[in-house]
Amino acid sequence: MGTTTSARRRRDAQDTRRRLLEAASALFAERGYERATVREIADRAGVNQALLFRYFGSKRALFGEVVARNGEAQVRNTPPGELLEAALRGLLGHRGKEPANRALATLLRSVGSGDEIGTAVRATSDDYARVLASLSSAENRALRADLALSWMLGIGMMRVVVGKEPLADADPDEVCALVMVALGALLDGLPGISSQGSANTESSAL
Amino acid sequence: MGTTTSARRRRDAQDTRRRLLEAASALFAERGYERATVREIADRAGVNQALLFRYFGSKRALFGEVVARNGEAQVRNTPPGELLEAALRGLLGHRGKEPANRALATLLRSVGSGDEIGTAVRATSDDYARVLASLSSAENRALRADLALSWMLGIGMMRVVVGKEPLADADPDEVCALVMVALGALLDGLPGISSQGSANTESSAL
DNA sequence: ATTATCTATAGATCTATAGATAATGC
DNA sequence: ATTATCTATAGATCTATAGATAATGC
Repeated sequence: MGTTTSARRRRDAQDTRRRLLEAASALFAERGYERATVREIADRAGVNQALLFRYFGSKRALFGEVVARNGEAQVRNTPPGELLEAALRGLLGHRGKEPANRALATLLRSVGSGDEIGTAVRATSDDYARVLASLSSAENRALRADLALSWMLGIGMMRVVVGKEPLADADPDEVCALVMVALGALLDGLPGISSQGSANTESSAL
Repeated sequence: MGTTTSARRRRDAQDTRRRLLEAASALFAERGYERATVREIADRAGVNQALLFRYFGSKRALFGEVVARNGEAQVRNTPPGELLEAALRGLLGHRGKEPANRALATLLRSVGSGDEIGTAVRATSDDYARVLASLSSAENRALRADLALSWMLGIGMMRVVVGKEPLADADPDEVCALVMVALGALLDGLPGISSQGSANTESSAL
């Protein structure tokens, strides 16, 4: 099954490679490195499992390529000031649907997989943190950026992976507002904080 | 090996059960649910692997007992206002050494392990969030508590699991100060914010 | 003829169980 | 005699490889 009705595609090494990358990207984001098996990936790509090894050598190497691709995507295409909110919204996204932001979702679900892939995972977080650090002029801005990024990941983890209520079903706008206000104490350069300010009124007073 | 030189302990089902629980607690915190094998756990407990199944039925059931035990421990013994900082410091802890806070470390490293143990993992986060929610009087305090807890976990994840620099080697005091100040916008009832205020001076102004 | 694709399988884990062995308590 | 402990192994995965098969390009 899997090849049951499919009109057999024309042989094309390039295309097969790309299909494998795309399928791997989706599955690593959904299940993380360890729980996404090479056989599942190959099945979703519609190709034989042995080809994965022919074209990428190992599961680990495939993961490396996927992460490198995804990491750059969102970081390059988003202005620094909006990156944090974009990442958060990408992670919060359409609850239930697949996450818009594969780079962070993959990171999120693969951290548990040990040093084997630690390097690849660190690469993604470095991509993000480097940009976020530019949002502060404090001397410890690199640390501040790490903390902000940590929060995004923690929220994604609790919401999507753990499914903690009420966070899991909370309105993305509400979450976003609360987080951005709190982050104002950590980073400057976040747009629209004082101009929005809707969540502030009933909370900061006792 | 393992039983090589050990003075053979007196037979004691109760004690064996307790040793297994302790070994499991440590290993689940170190490696997470999936990567801690029953054989490792039994070895560390100094007992045969089959006994784990005799006394707990399954790896999953053992995990459930461990999580239930650990969850209550810190939450019960810490005043609500100090819980957040205690959890954070427990997680930051003595870098390199085993984390002081097994409940959160276990949660952290086991989230990736799928729905199989989602319930047990959710239980821990519920324990913490329930207490944290009492620190706010806002109508959405449950959500605020979830967000604060998310941050703790995200920080633990980036620092301990991912090993992201500079966070990984940052001074716990510095991290704590930054986080607590930012959380002031989210929760009241956090002690010592305005009285400490050492990290605030050079940062909040541009 | 070349090379993309598939078949078959080795080899390494890991959880779990059935049944044998041996230390305890009466 | 009871029951805590251990031996041996079934059975299910999963990654990776060697070598057979078959579609393409000249």
